Amino acid sequence: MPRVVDHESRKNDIAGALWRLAERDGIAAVSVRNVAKELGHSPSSLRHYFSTQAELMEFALASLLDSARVRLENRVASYARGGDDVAWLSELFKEGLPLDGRRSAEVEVWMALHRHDRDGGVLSQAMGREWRESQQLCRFAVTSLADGAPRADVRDALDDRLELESTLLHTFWDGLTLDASSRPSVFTPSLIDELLTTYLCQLDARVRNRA
Amino acid sequence: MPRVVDHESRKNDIAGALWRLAERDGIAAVSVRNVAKELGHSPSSLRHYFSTQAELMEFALASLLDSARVRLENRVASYARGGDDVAWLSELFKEGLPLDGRRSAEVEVWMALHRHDRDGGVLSQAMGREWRESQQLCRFAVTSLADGAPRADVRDALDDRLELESTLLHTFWDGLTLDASSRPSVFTPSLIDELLTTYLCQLDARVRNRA
DNA sequence: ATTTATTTCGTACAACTGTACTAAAAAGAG
DNA sequence: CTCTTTTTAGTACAGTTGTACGAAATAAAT
Repeated sequence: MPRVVDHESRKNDIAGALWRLAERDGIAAVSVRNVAKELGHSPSSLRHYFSTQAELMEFALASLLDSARVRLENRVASYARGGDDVAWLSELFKEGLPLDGRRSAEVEVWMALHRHDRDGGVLSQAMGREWRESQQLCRFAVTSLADGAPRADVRDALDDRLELESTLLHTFWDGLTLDASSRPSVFTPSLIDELLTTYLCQLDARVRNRA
Repeated sequence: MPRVVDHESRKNDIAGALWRLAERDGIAAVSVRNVAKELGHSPSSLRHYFSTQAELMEFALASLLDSARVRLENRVASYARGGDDVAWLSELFKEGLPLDGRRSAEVEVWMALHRHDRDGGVLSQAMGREWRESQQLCRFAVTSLADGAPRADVRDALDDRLELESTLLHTFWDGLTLDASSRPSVFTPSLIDELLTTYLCQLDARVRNRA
């Protein structure tokens, strides 16, 4: 038998090199050749694990969205009833905002992907799933404020009033992500915190104790 | 003297061909050669009016932002005191949303430009100006609801409370633009109208008669 | 009609891109 | 050590891109 390498971990190495490159030189610099150079290998060796560039991008995108989802889910799992919900939710939503180099790169990719969202391909499906999961997170937040604890059925749409509030929050969150990414000089961490906290307080005032 | 052509109108023709191409084939298809083909001329003739691709893009972007600004300003100029402010403002903000082919192309470009926002170049400055003008529009809306008529000094920041409300509205508007552009199947015109109207009503309830 | 400056075009070059094909290197099994 | 299969590397091709250069076409002025 010949030399055998762990395909899965090798693919992860390649995806890691891709995102390192994207973070340093911008997404426009992501080409098969540049990723190979970043990894220190020849372009042909990449082709042994990803036969086409689209396959590479799909895998790398999936791993990016996965890591972001895991971060968010871990935070959600640590929810404790009875605390300051507005402050806690503020930290939760900040987890998805571009507040350091790594998350800035994530958001840059997220924004770039939005443009390809209409082609119906694998990338489009992944973005659709991302949107639905974010919507569930917003339902989690809205029901937490409304009931004092999150509901378990956030996978399905809520009643009209709370579902609308969830979509409003989601839209606001997307806008905050966009502005924080593209205008960091205006949207400082303290302004981001102020905006997020204010919105959640106003939302809390609208929905609390009316379930 | 040789044949003379109006340079300014020729440049506008070229910019028009560029946006026609971007709307039909996507921004990625915008290259010097493709714009020339769209116009029916040779690539070299473009170079006679724009010596570099960056010059072409800067001019085309400026003309795009100008036309959008004119549309918005015309609407603002037609404001009449005493009507249904929420409904009127809703139509105003919808003017900037991707509700037809042309505005969808505009928003697609607007989103693409956000990624280059950190390079400090001419494009970055144009986007900075765009953000400031949008912020003024949000101050216009907030003061209209608060006072029953827009204030004249929207060029400067308002007091803390209303400035924060303006930035919140701006952020929400940006998010709505993003989502409407990238998820048209979810963000139908009727949902967009519902979200916008709801947000403006909530804003109205917060700021009205408290100036 | 000739001159002349402006506007267009054709060609060409160097740098990229994704991908295909073939040869070399590497390492476990016999 | 030898074989064999996986993994890497090298080379090459066709396509794209921005840009440069020089020659043709054009139309107004004389």
